[in-house]
Amino acid sequence: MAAKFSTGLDIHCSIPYTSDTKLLYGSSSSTKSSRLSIKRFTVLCNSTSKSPKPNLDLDSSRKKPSLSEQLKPLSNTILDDPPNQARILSKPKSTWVNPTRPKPSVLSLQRQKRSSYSYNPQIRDLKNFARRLSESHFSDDAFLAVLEDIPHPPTRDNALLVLNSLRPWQKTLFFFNWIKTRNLFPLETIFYNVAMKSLRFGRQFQQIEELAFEMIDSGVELDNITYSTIITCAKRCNLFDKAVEWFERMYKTGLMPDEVTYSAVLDVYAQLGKVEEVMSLYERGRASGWTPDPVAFAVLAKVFGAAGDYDGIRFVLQEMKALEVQPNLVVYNTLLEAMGKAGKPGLARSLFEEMVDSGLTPDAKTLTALIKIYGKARWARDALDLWERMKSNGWPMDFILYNTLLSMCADLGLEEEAETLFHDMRRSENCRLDSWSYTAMLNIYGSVGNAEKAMALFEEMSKVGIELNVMGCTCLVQCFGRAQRIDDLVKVFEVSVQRGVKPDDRLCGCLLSVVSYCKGDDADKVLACLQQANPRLVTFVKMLEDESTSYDIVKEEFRSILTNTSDDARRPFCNCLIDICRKRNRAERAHELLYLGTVYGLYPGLHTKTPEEWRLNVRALSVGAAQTAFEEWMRTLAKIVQSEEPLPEVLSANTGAGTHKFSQGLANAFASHVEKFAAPFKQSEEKAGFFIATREDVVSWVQSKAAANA
DNA sequence: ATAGGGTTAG
Repeated sequence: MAAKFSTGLDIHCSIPYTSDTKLLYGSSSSTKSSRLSIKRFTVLCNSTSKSPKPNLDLDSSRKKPSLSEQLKPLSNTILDDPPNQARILSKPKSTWVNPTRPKPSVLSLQRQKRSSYSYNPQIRDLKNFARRLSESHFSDDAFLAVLEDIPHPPTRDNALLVLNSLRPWQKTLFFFNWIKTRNLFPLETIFYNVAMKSLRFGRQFQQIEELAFEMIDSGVELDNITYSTIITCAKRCNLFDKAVEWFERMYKTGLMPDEVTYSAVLDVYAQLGKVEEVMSLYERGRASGWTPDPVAFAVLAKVFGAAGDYDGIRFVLQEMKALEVQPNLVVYNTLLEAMGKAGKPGLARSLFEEMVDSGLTPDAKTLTALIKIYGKARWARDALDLWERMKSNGWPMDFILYNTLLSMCADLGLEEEAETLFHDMRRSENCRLDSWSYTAMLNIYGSVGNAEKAMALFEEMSKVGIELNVMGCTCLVQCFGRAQRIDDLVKVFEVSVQRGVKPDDRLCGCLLSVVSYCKGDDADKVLACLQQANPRLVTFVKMLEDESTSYDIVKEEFRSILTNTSDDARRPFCNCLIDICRKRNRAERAHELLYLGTVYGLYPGLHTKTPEEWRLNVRALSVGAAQTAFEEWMRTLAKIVQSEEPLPEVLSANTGAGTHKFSQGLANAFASHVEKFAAPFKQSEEKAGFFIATREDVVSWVQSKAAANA
């Protein structure tokens, strides 16, 4: 459990859930009628074979293009089969006409050779000269005058050396044009490449492209280094179309990419999240006889990590093993990150051990990835063990790792450890407390409910001039809400908004959760905050309270609100709204909302069935939502008993054991709710967080209740 | 940055 948002919202809001659009499907037929009936709201015992059809499309804009759409630009050009080799290669080679050759080549197996530098005895003078120029602030004229004082004649080699050492890009370009004007020697490819490198550093894609066209116009050859520089510059400027365009241009002029250019392009598609295209290029490369190097595998790992695709990650590992490519540190780091995104902490741990066993020393990025994974997984022992190992082995740390350790402490509720670390960081000379550090501490005080310390930290932040961000604000709202310090809550909210914090859906969810357990004036004060952040939500709360609001209106307005809410705040919203309904004596409305939430896919797997056991999974629900779901389930089970339909041997409810300090409330609240109904569910002794009843117990309970009502 | 590709934080 945990963590996408262990920060602000109540614990019932802090359980991560899939943001997949396919979860937002519901049964279209069941929502058409406006007539209310229990049966219509019951989605708990539906046959699993009837897969619901989508009737909501909250996220149509996020749909990915189809595979064929994605592959179109490539299939039109580089990914063609042999016939097009004729067009691609300017000088046809015998190999491509040879019908026995099975596959076209998409890349050159030979890397472009680099010309070797000859030692330049004037290197020191020229470098000093370049440094002086780089650090100066001359006008163009003054710059020109200084150039005339170059300590050694601007021969080819001397000019190249200076060009290579100049920055920023404006000066590089100025010097480049100066050599060009003097016309002392022909400007070879390497001069353009060096100039482009500087331009890329300044993210000047336009300028780079102009240089490239100049090369074409003046007949200077563009080589693999030129193309890879252009492509990576386009990538850094987020001009992905341009990156692909230049890659295709390269083939059209008859130049084969080598593996450096090729993996640069792989990364272009990786950054676009186009897994199929990356794989297509990869397969084509393999078919051409390419043995990808660790850089290519890092790109592959990244793309699968971004997609959270565990099968893809396994594929990368298998390929490297089969091709006997030893992963390097970057590949391991990328794979570890990917394992985290795919939700595989155990595999990340064993991969890390494998990495250490292979003799590699983890760096700060490795450790950051792993600490983050353990924190999100609530693996306290592994996190603390790793922390110890870091210290005893003297493994490298940096400020991101320090802050990640703080966040991990927040995820695990390790207040003391965090305070010690925070204190160490405060005194340390090679790391400074920044807004991440403060926010992590606010997160901890928010989740353990330490309002005094949270307030002190908030005041310290104002004093040392560290701005409170939206997450810090959310943590404080949560903290002061729980402590019933509503005036402090309002103050923090107002100050934050004044200082430019833009409330997001999580902050709104947090305010909404405070509303759910506040009364009278306090609730109104919090609603007034929410009014500034999300007025529609406030209107909706008022609608829910108003008995005369029809179901159809609730349904439409709720759908519309959810559509405009970010994925990870939708369920928290629904949970809080259900709680509000229950608190305000609108129990049937709570059932309606739970039903709608289920239909809209906010509670996947709420009810699961095997032949032996039916289970109600309420771990992702707030107390009120869990109570509502339980009541709904009991109604359904009663109907099943009365109509003498079959039931499984075991019926169970899972509230979760509560590994986090604040998550124990659900099991307790559920237990007392079960008691209130005198329902035959017993808290399991061997399985923490489970409530279990046998079929016989349930049947006789339903029958005795029916008899009592008769 | 010494002519080109890949990895860290709510």
